[in-house]
Amino acid sequence: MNETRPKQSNFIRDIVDADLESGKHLNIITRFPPEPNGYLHIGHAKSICLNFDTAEEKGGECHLRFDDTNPEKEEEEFIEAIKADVAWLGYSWGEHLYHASNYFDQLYQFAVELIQNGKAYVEDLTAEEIRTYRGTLTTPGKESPCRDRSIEDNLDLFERMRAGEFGNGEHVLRARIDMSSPNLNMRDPVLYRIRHANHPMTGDRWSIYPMYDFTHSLSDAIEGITHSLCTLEFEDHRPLYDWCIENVSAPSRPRQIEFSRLNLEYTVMSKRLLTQLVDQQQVEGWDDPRLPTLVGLRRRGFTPESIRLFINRVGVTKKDHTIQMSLLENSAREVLDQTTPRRLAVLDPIKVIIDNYPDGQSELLDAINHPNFPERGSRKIPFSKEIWIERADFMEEAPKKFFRLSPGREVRLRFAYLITCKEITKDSEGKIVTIHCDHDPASRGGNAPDGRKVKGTIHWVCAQHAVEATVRLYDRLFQVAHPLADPAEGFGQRLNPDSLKIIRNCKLEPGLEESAPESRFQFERLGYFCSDRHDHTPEHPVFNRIVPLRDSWSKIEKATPVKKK
RNA sequence: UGGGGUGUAGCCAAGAGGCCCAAGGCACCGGAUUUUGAUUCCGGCAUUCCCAGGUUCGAAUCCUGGCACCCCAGCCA
Repeated sequence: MNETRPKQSNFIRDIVDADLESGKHLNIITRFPPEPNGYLHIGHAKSICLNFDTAEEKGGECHLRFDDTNPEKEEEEFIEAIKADVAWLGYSWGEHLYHASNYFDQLYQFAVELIQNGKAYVEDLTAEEIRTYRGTLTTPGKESPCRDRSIEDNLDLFERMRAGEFGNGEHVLRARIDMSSPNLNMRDPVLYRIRHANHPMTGDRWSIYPMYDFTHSLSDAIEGITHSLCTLEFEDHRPLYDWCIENVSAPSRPRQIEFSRLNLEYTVMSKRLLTQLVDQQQVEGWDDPRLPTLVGLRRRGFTPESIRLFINRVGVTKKDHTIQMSLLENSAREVLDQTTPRRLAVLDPIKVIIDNYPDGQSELLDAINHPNFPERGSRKIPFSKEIWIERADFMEEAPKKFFRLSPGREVRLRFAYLITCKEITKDSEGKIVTIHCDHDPASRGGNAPDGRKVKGTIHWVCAQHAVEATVRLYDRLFQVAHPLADPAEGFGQRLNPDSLKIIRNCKLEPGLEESAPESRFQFERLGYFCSDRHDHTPEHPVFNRIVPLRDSWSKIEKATPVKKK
């Protein structure tokens, strides 16, 4: 696709380039460090693309490292799901798959080193007391009575913490930095806590687990990460990140650089909120196509290319931002337009009978697979006396600009004939049941020999050969662009009740039912659709709408003064 | 009343003293082509860069002072 186009530059690439040029680094190493406590979403995709692309462009490497230091929240299921998502997005970590838990022994030694140098101590205070001692944003903290414990005692206590002699919460290892620092992270932060829990990777080998700041900085150093890219909320942690590395015999000195996280309108990106939506069954699981999770977007039908294109268009800066859905949708359309074969499908069918077409006759018509790429061939589609067309393509009293079917008007059936509406039949309630038309037998293929111009072209499916299908139409998850704008109201109230519409008796062009799950098509004049990767079968075809086509008619329609019903 | 950040069009985003009466994308508005009211194609869309002063021949870019918004008081990451 446009992947050959150079990636948009950003301030991080500039830093990396400068470090290469100055000789500070000969090789660039980055990392994507997810915690396996949930599924990845499109915000993570930003980090994944940034880390992998930056490294790759510079001929370096990018590690996939699970930040698995909190066994109570982390699960094997998430580890596997994350690996699958990163791979699906198109990135490979090669040999470089790591877990922070791989370094637990080494990390323990670093902690001992800190204690030996009088830079860490074992705390007796309770969590509650530690919080009180920490002070507030505007007032300094107070030093713990344990702060000046002897090195020997600290070493002994820490060893016993490791040995499992104490219960959860009885002790903690703290860095000895500065209780009056204006940066709360530097007020003797906790480095290790006691947690008698089973870890997905290390089982019950450990009863103490290192905290994020200590683990992350030193894991980066151990792996020789040159540029440790993270989101803005860690900016305050950078002094601690540096402190850990500087006060221990760390093998390298990575540099942390922060960028702003991705926000998207009409959805939420926090793992906590997504988990809540899933747990409360507001959606049908982590891969619900309405969710911004990678598995959700995948199931909806988005391609990895379109997500990468989108991420590239978003850019990387330190400014808080919320991207409009249209940017994502357009990125999808751009890829899908080029790659997707065209097919005919009628979602809201109404019957058309071609009165002057011979009873019992049917024929096969040529339909091109992609009008802009004739080399992709064509297929044969059946046509006979009765066909389905879209209900919205007929209007009993139509405005002048309505180029579709209406009494007395002529329209083109795509790839087939010109037809003229002769009469309509209605049921007792006045609802249109059948439309009767005549066709021009000389217009086979769609053009009349006399060269008369017919402005409108509509899609259709032969009634006799139509394949019945379920189609799911998705819309934005929330009714408001910024669901979290006013936390006073619960965000659950703002869910869009019409985010999912299931249509059951759609008529598809034959053949579509045979497509493999996760096959994408453009249903002409409607949008891009993808066969559901779980539910689609030849017996019961199920298609998800990825994104509708751009629709300038709806704009005209809205702008035109309203007719009677 | 603490610390750390950020402010360029509706949404993103280039820009690092003169080439800026400010790239590019999305959105939007025209118009051309079209057997998808799609695609494609052309054209339009900030005399102005949060505000106010200042420095300079010259400032979005430098200085000073404001203002607005975001993050931080987990033994989460």
